[in-house]
Amino acid sequence: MNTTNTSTNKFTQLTDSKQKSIIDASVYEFANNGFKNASVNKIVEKAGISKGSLFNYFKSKNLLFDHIYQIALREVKTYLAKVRDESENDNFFTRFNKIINSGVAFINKHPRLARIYFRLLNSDDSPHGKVIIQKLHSEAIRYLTNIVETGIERNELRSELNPTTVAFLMESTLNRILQVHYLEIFDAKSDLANTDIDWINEIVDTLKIGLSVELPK
Amino acid sequence: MNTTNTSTNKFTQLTDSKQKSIIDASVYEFANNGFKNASVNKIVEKAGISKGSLFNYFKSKNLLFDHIYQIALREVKTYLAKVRDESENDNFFTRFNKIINSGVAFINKHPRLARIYFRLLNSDDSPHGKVIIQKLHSEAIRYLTNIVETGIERNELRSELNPTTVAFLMESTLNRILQVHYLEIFDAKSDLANTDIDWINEIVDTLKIGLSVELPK
DNA sequence: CTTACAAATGACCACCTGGTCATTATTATT
DNA sequence: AATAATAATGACCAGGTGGTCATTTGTAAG
Repeated sequence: MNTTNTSTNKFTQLTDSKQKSIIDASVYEFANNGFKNASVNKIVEKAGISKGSLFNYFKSKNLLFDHIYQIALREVKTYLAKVRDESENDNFFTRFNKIINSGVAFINKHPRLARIYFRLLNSDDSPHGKVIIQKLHSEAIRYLTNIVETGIERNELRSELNPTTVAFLMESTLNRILQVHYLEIFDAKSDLANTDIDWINEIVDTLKIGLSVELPK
Repeated sequence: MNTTNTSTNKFTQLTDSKQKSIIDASVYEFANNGFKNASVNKIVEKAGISKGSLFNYFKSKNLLFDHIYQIALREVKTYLAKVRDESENDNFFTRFNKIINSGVAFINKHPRLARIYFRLLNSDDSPHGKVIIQKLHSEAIRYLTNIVETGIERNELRSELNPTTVAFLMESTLNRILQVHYLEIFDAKSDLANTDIDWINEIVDTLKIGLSVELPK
């Protein structure tokens, strides 16, 4: 049985506490340094194991990183699915609001995973970085498009809107808000925007009513 | 005289062609690898000079990088100022459209500088990366806020809008469109959005009219 | 207590890094 | 042509990298 050995099966047979210490050390190092600049030596030191052991559990630094971001992905998806389901009966704009705030909450709870994600976004120094990001982007658009379509069906959004375009706008905004929040956490706070609830409300409201003046008849 | 020697004054006294070969090699290496993973050895090899010379022109890798991104910043600002001034008599939405297309054109003309910028955005492996990005962000918001205020004065935008909020929305959207375009150039094309003119028009239009249905009286 | 097996170890490897500086080559001045 | 001043060079350095593997340690069975 179990002939389809993953490259990490030796790792998964370790005690939970040992797994946790390795994962924690890896997340810490990858978050602070990105993929290439992360040091395997420092990871094993922090995790309290020998280098030989780590390379016994994961054949390479690449595969270790794969394991880490798979964990991060699973966590993100859980969050998104939860807010989608819990807000199913809210109207479109409330839903969007909750999604944004859920993202903010995720960053608060898992700042290091967020850091790995934001590094992944543009640094391009990780093994499958581009592929991961593209998949994430597609999924986000699909997720939001679905919510837009529901909004149109419920007559909360203009029926002539292109759901994909709206999803793109939502994703752009969401991304930027989360990025600002991420920077607020990891640096001295940004000089401009803060991610309090009023600010988020205002952004969503502006998207809702649009920019143009009402054309006089 | 000239007691305020910058750290690069030795460099600026070189012949133009030598400066160019060094800059080209540096831009190439930094664009492909980010700051930390860029190799000084490869830069001098590509530029056709010795390592000792490079460290004679720039005291450190840090200062070399500073010089490179200063060039990039200057280039970007020129582009932005140009489109602002040339579109001064257009209405707000045409202007925004032109700004986006100008950004797309910039990436087409200077793909490697764009690459350095996008790496800077999240990778955090460069000497003053965070500071640079914050300054860029503030300038962008100021630039766009100014355009929004003009739009309100000309009665093209709702007067009750918060210019900063609108600028934030614009910047989010602009950033994402440019990022998608950047990915299209450097990878196989993205599976979703393309940055053709119709697509950009649609996004701006959606921002213009807003998402909400007209409320029945 | 002994044997057999598996798990953990860390010294070691080849390679690369940013940076230095004594030496050499080039140019300018007399 | 001789000298002085400046510019260019690349061997060299200490330190770090991901990855390996002979050896030691721990565990369980006979």
